Order: sequence, then structure tokens, then C-alpha cells
Amino acid sequence: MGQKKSEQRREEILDALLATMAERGYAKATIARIAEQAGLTSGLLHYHFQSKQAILVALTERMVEAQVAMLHREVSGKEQAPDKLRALIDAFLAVGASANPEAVAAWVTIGAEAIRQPEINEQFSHALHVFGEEIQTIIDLGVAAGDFDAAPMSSAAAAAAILATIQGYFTVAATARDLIPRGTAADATWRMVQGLLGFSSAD
Amino acid sequence: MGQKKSEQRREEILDALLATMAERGYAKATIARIAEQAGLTSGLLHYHFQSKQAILVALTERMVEAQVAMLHREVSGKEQAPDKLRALIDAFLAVGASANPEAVAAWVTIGAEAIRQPEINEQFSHALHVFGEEIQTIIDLGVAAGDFDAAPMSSAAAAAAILATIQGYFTVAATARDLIPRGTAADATWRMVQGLLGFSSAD
Amino acid sequence: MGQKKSEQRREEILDALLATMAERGYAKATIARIAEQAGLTSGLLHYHFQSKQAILVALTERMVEAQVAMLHREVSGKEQAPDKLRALIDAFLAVGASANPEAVAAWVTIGAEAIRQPEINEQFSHALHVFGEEIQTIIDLGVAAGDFDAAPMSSAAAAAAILATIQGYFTVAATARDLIPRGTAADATWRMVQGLLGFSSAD
Amino acid sequence: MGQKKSEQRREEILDALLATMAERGYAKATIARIAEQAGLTSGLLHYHFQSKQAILVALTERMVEAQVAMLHREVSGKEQAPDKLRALIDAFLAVGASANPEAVAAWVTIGAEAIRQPEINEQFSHALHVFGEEIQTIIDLGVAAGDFDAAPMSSAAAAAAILATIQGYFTVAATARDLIPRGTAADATWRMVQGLLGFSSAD
DNA sequence: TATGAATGAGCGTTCATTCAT
DNA sequence: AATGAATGAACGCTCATTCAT
Repeated sequence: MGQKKSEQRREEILDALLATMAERGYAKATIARIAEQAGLTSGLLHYHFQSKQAILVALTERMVEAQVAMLHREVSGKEQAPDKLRALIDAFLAVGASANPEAVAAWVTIGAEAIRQPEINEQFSHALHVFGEEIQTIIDLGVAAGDFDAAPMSSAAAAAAILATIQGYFTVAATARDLIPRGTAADATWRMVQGLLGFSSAD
Repeated sequence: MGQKKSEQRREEILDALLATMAERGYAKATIARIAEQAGLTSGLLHYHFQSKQAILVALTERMVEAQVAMLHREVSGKEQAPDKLRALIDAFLAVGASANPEAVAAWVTIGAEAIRQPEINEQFSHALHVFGEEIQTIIDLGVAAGDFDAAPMSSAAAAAAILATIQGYFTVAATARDLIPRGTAADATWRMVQGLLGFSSAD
Repeated sequence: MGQKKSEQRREEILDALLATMAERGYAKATIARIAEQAGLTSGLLHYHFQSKQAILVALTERMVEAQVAMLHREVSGKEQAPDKLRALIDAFLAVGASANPEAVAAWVTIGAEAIRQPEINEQFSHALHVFGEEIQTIIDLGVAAGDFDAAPMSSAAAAAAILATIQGYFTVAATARDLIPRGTAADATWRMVQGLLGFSSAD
Repeated sequence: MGQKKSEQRREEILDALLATMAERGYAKATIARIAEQAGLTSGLLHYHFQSKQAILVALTERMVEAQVAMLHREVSGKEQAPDKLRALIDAFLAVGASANPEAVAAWVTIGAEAIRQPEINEQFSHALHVFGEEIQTIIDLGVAAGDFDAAPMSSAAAAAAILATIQGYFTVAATARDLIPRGTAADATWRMVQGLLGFSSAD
């Protein structure tokens, strides 16, 4: 039960970092402020985590795991490659982005930290790779099934393009939300993907 | 000549911030490090700029102006909407990103700062709006000329999607460059745009 | 006990500001010097006080409270208005000024800061008002009892005059002490007050 | 003529220090701000004065000289000691204080600086001595003429008391002006002086 | 005389981290 | 597990002063 309480404390701290970082960015998310947000004391944060960066690492890990689980949940329910792809795009852009702006802001912030902090980069780029491979697998599946015509473009390049679009929507949503007409992100991306992979559907 | 020298100093400081920020991020780009990078003293930085944020604001302004000028140069040389669009994409993704990874990293960093700092957000989101309108204008031109079939999607939504893809490529390039097969960004984007706007070309 | 220790630390810091400010003035009483005077670190000062000004505010508050308490103690022991007034003057000028030149110097310094810093002015002028009202109450009491003849002058104006004399002695004592023959301040003020209020006594 | 212009520049700088110091205090009256107030450049201030303190010294000197001249002008017109004294009090409190609050604020500020800066103290306390001696001379004159009854108090002590009252009114006026009912300072002081020196008049 | 760029020490303040309790 | 006092390095910034022009 000590273990359980400790684990719960760690989760509370991650929640607090997410909220604080979304509001003020990573540099201004001080240990004292995160502690206050969590209703804990600054000393206790260092009891549960070795350093401030360790909290960010754990948060990134948790966000990636949650996204990956969500992805598998959404995608595995579909049989055909196009359906899987559409489900993936919806999961990221129709549900995710609009449902949790706090997480989107934090994710963009983590991306910026990933440019400089090797430990964060490792996780962030790992996450992008996991998402990219997920997409690529679906593309390969669809190509094999004759659903997609990916001939002029490697599936890796196509997957990167889709990933870039999703990631780009996050950045734009976090900085200039009014630029994106409400509810158009997933549909627009879907049309782009059709062009990219040379197919069309009834959707 | 005092005017000229002062202006030159300001440029040197902006160069130094760009380099330092690309290497270490904004928070760790301290006044002392920027000064060292520029070969100046910290006091002089505050003689030429009111604050650290003012330097970032000036740098962002300079980057946006340079991009806008570059865009107009590249795009205005083309007559047809598809050609303009292709030129725009190439300018951002074929030339820009690979030619200056430092600027790309800085741009992604600025985007993250724009989430929190209103002054930066104003500029960053303004820049996105300017780029978005540029794209939208081309789309409207192409629709009017019958080059594009944008019926099922507003040109604003389509422009946002293209912008998101470009911006997303920057983030991915800055954090997980190996995810993007060399030289595929512009082509993949071009295929996506064709799907989005319902046209195809010989390219 | 943490409470008690923290309160003790705050008192130590106020003592250190008083000593440092008396020696060097407010602007040159730097956080580092106050900390050194207190035998603490500069970081700790900001742990216990939000800012340097907050320390000055707290010190002023403490000085005013101590003066007010001392005043009530001295004055309430007397029954007649003239006795109360004499006790008040003695408290300020016979005991106070000579007993604690450090506090007098600090008080004059605080008065100068009060010209510019609204937060300090609020406290300083509040203190003057409290002292002034104390004097005025005694005058009114004496007028009612027929001890004083305040007819040609409002008690407010008379109180202000007495207060000005006391405050003026502080300034002169802090800047040109040799100008005041030893031990003459209270007696001279007492004679002035007699003229002001139209009475004379055996003292 | 170079001499004349230089002297004029110095005067402009003193005016600028007076205005800036009255508004912001001595520490925050930076060279740059004084220069701006004077419509000059910071470099030029150091051409005309060796240091910032030298400007304050010169300003204090000028203020003292002006006061002394004013005093002599006002006092020498009167024949009798009581008239001289009344003229002196009026010069300080009826005309001076209300006519030039900027100078009063600056004077109180200078007084506070005089506690710490030996060069300023020298001048400030010299000024107090000059004023004190002026008062003492009048008192001695009045005593000799039988106008005053100064027996129980040395004329030096009496002069110090009057000086303290005047100086105290300056401090109160600069920090809590509303405490002094309009136009009562000179009259109240006059009554106090009558008590102090044991005389009364028809005024 | 006059300018204003340049210096560099010093300021108030922040904050991740440590540690006695 | 938990507290919160304490540290000390580093930060952005200010400013009197200098000096080449």
C-alpha cells in the first residue's frame, strides 16, 4: 500500500506538471509551482523524483503510452487499412486535439524541449517513430491489399508526411487556433491522405 | 554612421540569439551566452534592446519578414495557381528546411514560446496568418481558374491543412530528422495537396 | 516550532535591515549586505520576504507598532492632559532619540523613502496620523478641562505643529547632532507647547 | 561666452536633478534620466560634473545659497528681533514650503542622503548651522533688547528647537501633507516661538 | 563641447536541489 | 513519507562612468 500511495503521488505530480506546463511553459513550471498545483510540498517532489527533468521524462512517457494505447484501441477495431487510417487520424485530430488543449499545449512544449534535451528527445522522437511505424504498417497493409497506390513514394515518406500534418495541427492549434476552421482538421487531413496514397473513398 | 553601426550591432545580436537559441533553447539562451556568441558584453545587449524578450521579438520579426519576402519572390514568378503552390511548398520544404536547420530549430522554439508569451504569440500567429492567407489566395485563384476542385472544403480549411503540414515538417525535422526520408517532404506534401484540392499534374 | 523559528528569522532580518539602513541608507542596504549583517544567505531573505521593499514595509510596521505601544504605556499612566503631553514629548525626545540613534537614522531614512514609495508612504503617513491623533486627543482633553487655551488655533493644527517639532528633531539629530545642546530637546519643545496651547506649569 | 554657456549648462543640469530627485528620489535619479530631463546626453553630464554625487553637491550648495540670500533679504528689512523672527518663519513656512513642493521634497531627500554621504552631510549640516546661527543671532538680539525672556534656556537650544520645527514641517509636508491644516504652519510656529522665548505680540 | 556606444560591477530576484527534522 | 528552511549559483537588468569620435 505504501507502493500504491507512492505511485498515486507520482501520478498527481505528473498531472500537476502537465497543468502547470500548459499554463506557463516548462522553464516557468517551477518545482514550487508544480508542488502547489499538486497540493504538495517542494521537498516531496524531490523525494518522488530525482530532478525536475525526471518529472518531465515521466510525464512524456505517460503521455506517449496513453496515446499509443488509445491508438491501438481505436485502430485495432477496424479491419481495412483505410478504416484504420481514418480511425487513427480521427483519434489524433477529431478527438484528441479539441478534447484536451492542455495536453496539446504540453505536447508542443515537450517537442520544443526535445530539440535540446537529449533525454526528452529520446522519448519524443521515439514516440514519433512509434506513431510513424503504426502509420507505415497500415500503409503497407493497404498497399498489399490494393487499397492504396503508394508506388511513387516510399511508405516511410508517406507516413512521415501524415505524421507531420498531425503534429503541425497541434502546433497551429496551440498558437493560432482561429486559423483552423472548427472541425476541419480530420477531414482535410483525410483528403490529403487520399491524395498521398492514391485512393478515394465514400466518406 | 552611428545609425548604421547601431543597426549592425542589432543584427549581430539577433544572429547571436538565433544561433544560441537553436543550440540551447530560449530559456537557456541567457543574455551572457548571447553576448558571448556575439562577442559583445551583456550590458551592450541591454543598451540596444530593452529586454531579452525584445530581442526575441525582433528576431521573430526578422525571420517572418525574410520568409515573406522569400515567398513573394518565389511565388510571384509563377503564373498558374498550381505552379505558385508548388513553388511555395518548395520554398518552405525543399529549400528552407534543409538549407538552414538552425532557423528551423529556432522557429519551432519560437512556436513553443508563442504558446505562453503574448508578444511572441502575436507575431508568430500573425506570421501563420500571413502564410495561410498567401496559400488561401492561391487556392482561390486556382479554384476560380478551374485548376482546383475545392468544393467540399473551404479554402480557409484547406490552407490551414497545408500550413499545418509545413509547420509539422519543421517540428519533426527539428526533433526526429531521420524519420523523414531525405528529399521527400516537398514531394509528399505536393501529393497531399493534390488530394486536398482535387487535381493532379504531370510533376 | 517551525512557525516560531520562521518568525525569529524574520525578526533577525528586520534587525539587520535596521542596522544596515542606519549605516548606509536604504538604496545601499543591499540584500547581500543585510544578509551578511544577519549572518544569513541572500536566498533565505527572499524565502522569508517577497522582496526588499517587503522587508522595509515590515520593519516600518514593527517600528510604528513599538512606538505606539510605548506611547500608550507612557501616556496612559498620567491623568491630566498636560502630564500626558509632557510624557509623550519625553517619550519621543528625552528617551527615544538619544536612546536609539540607529532607529532615529532609520526613521528619517524611511521618511525620505515615503516621499516616493507609495507602500512606505502609506505606513509612514499612517504613523504620523496616529501620533497626530494621539496628540490631538490630549489637546482636546486639556481644552475641555480648561488646562489649555487653544481658542486661536484648531487642535489639529496644534497637533501638527508638535508632531513637526518632534519629527524635525529627529532629522536634525540624524544629520547635525551637535546643533542640539545635550538634553534640551524635550524641555525646549515643552516650552514651545506651552506657548502654543496657552498655558504654563511648574515643570 | 564659452564660460557663460558652460555655467548655463550646469544650471540646467541642477534644475534637472532637482526635478528628477523630487519625482523619484536620489538613487533612482539616474544620470540618463537627469540628462533626459535636461534635454542633454548622459555623456555631457559627466563633462560638466565629475560624478553624480558632484551634481548633488552642487545642487545642495545652490539651494542653501538661495535660502540664505532669501533669508537675509527678508530678515534684514526688519528692525526689531520679533519682526525679524516672524519674517524668517514666514519665509520658510508661509512662502517657501507651499510655494515650491518640489524643492521641499528634494530638501528632505537631501537630508536623508546627508545621514550617509559625508560630502552631503557637510553641506546639509552646514546649512542647518547657518540657519541656526541666524536664528540664534536674532534671539540674542531680542534678549539684549529685552524683547525675549530666554533665561531658562540657552539661545542655542532655542534656535535648535525653532530649526527643528521648520525642518519637521518640511518632512511632514513632503510625506503627509494633509496632516497640516492649510496655512497654519507659520502661525502655529509663531505661537510656539512665543512660548519658547517668553513673549507675546499683537500679531 | 558634445555624442552615444560600450563597459563591467553590482543589483534584486529566482529556483533546483539538499537536508535536518 | 513528508516538511519547509536553507543554500548558492545563475539570471535579467541597471547604471555610473569612460572614451573614441
